[in-house]
Amino acid sequence: MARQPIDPSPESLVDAIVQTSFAAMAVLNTIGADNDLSLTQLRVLGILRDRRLRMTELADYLGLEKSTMSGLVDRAERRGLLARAPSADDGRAVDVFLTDAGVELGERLYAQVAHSVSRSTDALSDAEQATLKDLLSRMLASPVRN
Amino acid sequence: MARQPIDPSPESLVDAIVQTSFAAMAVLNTIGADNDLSLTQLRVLGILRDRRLRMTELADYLGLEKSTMSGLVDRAERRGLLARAPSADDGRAVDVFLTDAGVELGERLYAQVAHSVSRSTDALSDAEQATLKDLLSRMLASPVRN
DNA sequence: TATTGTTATACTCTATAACTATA
DNA sequence: TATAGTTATAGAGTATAACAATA
Repeated sequence: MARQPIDPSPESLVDAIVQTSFAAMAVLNTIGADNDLSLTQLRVLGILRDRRLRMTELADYLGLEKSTMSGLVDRAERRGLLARAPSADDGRAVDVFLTDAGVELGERLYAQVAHSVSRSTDALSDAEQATLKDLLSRMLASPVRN
Repeated sequence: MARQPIDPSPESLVDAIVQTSFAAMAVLNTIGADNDLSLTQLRVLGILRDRRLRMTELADYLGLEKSTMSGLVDRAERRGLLARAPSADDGRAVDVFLTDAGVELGERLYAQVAHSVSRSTDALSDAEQATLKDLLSRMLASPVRN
């Protein structure tokens, strides 16, 4: 596994990416935990931000089993963050979408994440930030596979 | 929460970082799962790669409670990946370190991660990869806080 | 028959609280 | 008293297998 130093000075690009990712996950995790949300629940808010999906589609986004989704959606629904509705075109399918409370919470937490991450990106000039965004975007365009 | 598109074209630098991080976590998760290791267990292999730490220190690295560490170390120890030993200078403390099997597995999985992530970074030229590493390193140097 | 979703079950991960042993 | 670690307990997250309903 990639080096996990206290004083982060990555030895390779791969290490830099992995360390950055763990740092980002730590931020998301903390902000989520402050609101009793797991990383996965937080991500559901991000995914459903501008979409209405079936259970199976949502599971595919997250890379989880459909049975796992049932539990996840149960708990989020119980908290009033999202809702289920029968699909219009398939009697077997169930749509999931955010409630107003879910949208509102997602936006609030996204602002916190942006603020937190900005503290790091502020170490870079505007031009460098633009470069970083471009490089990451191009990486994402050729998806990380296994 | 940050946008979580199927077709990833991040709208902002923050979204690019978050999406990259989820993609990296997906890779780590898959490679871990193929070897019955959680993300956290995988990370332990990375952290102990070149260190011997006390339980509390390891917990601090991971941002977990010490009671959580006991369970994680129990399971990894049972699998022969790491070992415990009483600390030399403090009768209360317990050191944790990788066994040969743990080192070997960590190296093998790291190679897989590097190979997988390379598929994405290969979309960038050598100069761009160097730039990306530099920018991420400088971000990491000013740690992401909450 | 195949697919969508839920339920039952089991295990890991995680935190909180209570405890033991050492400092 | 304070700190290091473990244990007990409870809840969330996850997968596998079996099931009901619909296609």
